[in-house]
Amino acid sequence: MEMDARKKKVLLAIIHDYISTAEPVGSRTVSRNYDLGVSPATIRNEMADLEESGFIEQPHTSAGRVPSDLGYRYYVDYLMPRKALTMKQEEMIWRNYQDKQLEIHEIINCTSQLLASLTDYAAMIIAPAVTLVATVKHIQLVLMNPTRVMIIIVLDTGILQHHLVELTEVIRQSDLEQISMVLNNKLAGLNFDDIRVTVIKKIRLELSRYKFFLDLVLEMIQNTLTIRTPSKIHLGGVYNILNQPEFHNIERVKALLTLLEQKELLYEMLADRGDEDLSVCIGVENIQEQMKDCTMVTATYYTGDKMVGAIGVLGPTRMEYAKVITIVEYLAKILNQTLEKIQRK
Amino acid sequence: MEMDARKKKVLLAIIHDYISTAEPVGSRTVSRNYDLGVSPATIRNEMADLEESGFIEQPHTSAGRVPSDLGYRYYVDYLMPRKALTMKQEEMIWRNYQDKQLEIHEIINCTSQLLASLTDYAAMIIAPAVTLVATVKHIQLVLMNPTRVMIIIVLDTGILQHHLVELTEVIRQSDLEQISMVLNNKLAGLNFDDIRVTVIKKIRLELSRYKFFLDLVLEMIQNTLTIRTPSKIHLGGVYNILNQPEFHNIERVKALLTLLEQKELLYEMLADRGDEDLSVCIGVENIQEQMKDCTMVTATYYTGDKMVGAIGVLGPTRMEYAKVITIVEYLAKILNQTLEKIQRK
DNA sequence: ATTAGCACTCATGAACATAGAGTGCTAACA
DNA sequence: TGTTAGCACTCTATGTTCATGAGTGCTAAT
Repeated sequence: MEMDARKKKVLLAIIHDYISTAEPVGSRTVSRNYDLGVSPATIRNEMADLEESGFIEQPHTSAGRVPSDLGYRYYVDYLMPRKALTMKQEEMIWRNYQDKQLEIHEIINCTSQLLASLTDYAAMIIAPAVTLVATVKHIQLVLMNPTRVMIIIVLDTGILQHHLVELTEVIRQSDLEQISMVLNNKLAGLNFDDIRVTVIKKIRLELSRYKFFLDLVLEMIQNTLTIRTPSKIHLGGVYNILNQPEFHNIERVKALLTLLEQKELLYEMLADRGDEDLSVCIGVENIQEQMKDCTMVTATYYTGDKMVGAIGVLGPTRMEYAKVITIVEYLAKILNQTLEKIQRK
Repeated sequence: MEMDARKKKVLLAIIHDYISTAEPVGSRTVSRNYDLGVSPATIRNEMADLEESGFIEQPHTSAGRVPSDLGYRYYVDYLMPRKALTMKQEEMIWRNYQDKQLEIHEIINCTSQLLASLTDYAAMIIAPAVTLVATVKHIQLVLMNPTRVMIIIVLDTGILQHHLVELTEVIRQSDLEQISMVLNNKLAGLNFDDIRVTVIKKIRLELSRYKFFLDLVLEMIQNTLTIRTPSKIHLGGVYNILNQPEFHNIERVKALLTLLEQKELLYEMLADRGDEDLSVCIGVENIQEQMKDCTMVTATYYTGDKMVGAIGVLGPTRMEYAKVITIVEYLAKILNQTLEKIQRK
C-alpha cells in the first residue's frame, strides 16, 4: 500500500482525534485541528482514498470517518509515536513498589491494580509459573487427625502450597516426622527439573513401608512443581471499561464480563502469544467473537530466561495505544526485575 | 395500621405481580389475575388507601402502582408465604456439596457461587472467622535465607496462615528449630481465648535470648488468631444483577459495582446485623445511598455457639423475597453443619 | 359497600419537520 | 496537475405534534 506522507498524517490525525473524542472525525476537524496546511476538500480526497484502502470507515454517509481495525493495525505498526512515561505515571509506579514486598502474590495483585488504574482499562495478569524455576525449601507434614495429613510445601520464592490428604490407614506423628526428614533431605534445594525419577525412586526405597501414604505425597509435590493452574489469573479494574462510551450498552458489557469469567480462555489468550515479547491484538484479530470491538495488549515476563507469565490490558479498539503499550512494556520489565530479585533472594 | 383481609390481598397481589413483571400494576390486572371477586373500581379504592398508608406508590398519575420500601417491609414481615425449596434447587445444592470438601476456602467459594446461581442475584459471604474458635495445630519456622524467616501457622480447621519476616540479625536453622519446638509445645491445641498473657510470658522467658525475633513471631500469632481481615469477603455472580431491568442503566451499575469493591463497607453491612439470625434490609433501610434501590438478605452462621460469619444476597428491592430468604436460610444452615463437621474433625 | 361510567392525566410511540454535520462532485484556480 | 471553493445531497439527531391506551379518581346508581 503506497502511503504518501500526507495520507499518513491524515490517518494519524483521524486516529488521534477519534481516540480522544470517540466521535467520527470529519474533514473539517482534521483540517482545523491538525495543521496539514490543506483545506478540508483536500482532506476529503485523502480520506476517500484511505477508506478505499480499508484504513477508515464511515458509520453512515453523512458522518465523519472512524478508524478500522486495519487502520489501527497500520497505526500501531508504522505510525504510532513512542511515548515515554509521564512524571505522574512514574511516580504512581514508584509509589506502588516502594514498600518492599516479599510475597509474589502481593506483587501480582498490586501490579494488576496498578496496571488498571494507570491505563483506565481492564488489566489481567497470569501469575508467574514460578514453580517451574522454584526450588523446594521445606516440606512439612502435619497430622490433623489420625487419618488426615496436611502437606505443606514451601518454595524458595516464598510461595506456599498446601493440601489435605485423607488416608485409609492410621498414621502417627513420629511416622510423619521420619517421612518429613527424608523428603527434606532428598528434595530441598531442587526444582522441577532436578527432581528426577532417580530421586523419587530413592525416596520410595527409603520409605517403602509408608508406601500407601508416600505416593499421595509425591504426586502432590509433582503437581505443585508443574501445574500452571489456569485459575491463577488476576483481573484488575474490570469496571474501568464501564467508563468507555463503547460499553454503555449493557448487552455488550454482559458479553464481555461473561468472557472474562472464563479464566481458561483468558489464560489461552494471554499465554498463546508465540515468541513475541509484546503483542497487540486488535478487534477482529481476537479469536473471541465477543472481543471484536476490543484490543488486548499483552507482554510476557520472564525470570532468568524462562517465560513464566504474562500481563495484559483489555480495552476498546479505540484505545490509547501509545500510552498503554508503554505502560505494559514497562510494568512487564519491572515484574522481570522484581521476580529476579526474589529469585536471587 | 388497620389492614383488613382484602387490603392485604390487594397488596400481596400488587407485590407478587410487580416482582414477576417489573411493571407497575393496575387495578384491572389485580382484579383479573388475582381473583379477589371484586371489580377494578373496588380495587382502586383499596389501592388509594394503600397508597395513603405508604405501602405502594404511583410512578406517575396514569400508571399502575409499585410497592414502596414500606410495602415490601410489611410484605416480608406479615404477608409473605414461606416457600420450601424446589426439587431442582435441592438437587443443585446437593450436587454442589456432594464431593466431600476438606478446605474451608473451597467451601466458601462454592457456596458463594451456588448462592448466586440459585438466586440470580449477587451473593456475598464473609469467610468464617474460624480463627476465633480455631486452635493452633502446628507452628513451623522455615529459614528462607539468613535474615528471612517464614512463619507458618496451621490451624486445626485446615486454615494456613503464613508470613515472611525480615530480621535485623542473622539466625540459624538450629535456632529456629528450638523456637519451633517451644512454640509448639506451649501453643498447640490452644485457641485465641486460651492463649493468655501467662503463656506468652512463659515462652518469652524460655526463649529470652531470641527476644529480637520472638516478639515478631508472637505478634504474628496474635494477629492470626484475632484479625478478621476485611478482605476476606467472597463475591459471587455479581454480574447477575445486569440481568435485572433496574440495572439497565449503566450509571446505577457503576455506582453499585464501586460500592461492592469497598470490602470494608460490605463487611460492615454483612456483619452489623445485631443478633438477628436472618435480616432483610430493604431499599432505604440500607445506610448506603447507592443501595437505596437494593435489598440485602443476610444470615449469620455459626460454629458451635459463636458467630463466625455471614452470607448475603444483594438484588433489587423488587426481589423474589420468599425464594431468596428460603435459600439464604438454608445455605447458612448447611454452612453451619459443614463447618461443624470440619470443626469436630 | 360495591360498581359502572366517565372525564382526566400522562407516558409512549409514530409521523413529520428542521437543523447541522459531513460528504462527493464539479469547475475554477495556481 | 494538484488544490480548493462552492454546492447539492445524504443522513442523523432533535424537537414537535398528535393519537393511543393504560390507568386513575370521582360520582351516581345499585
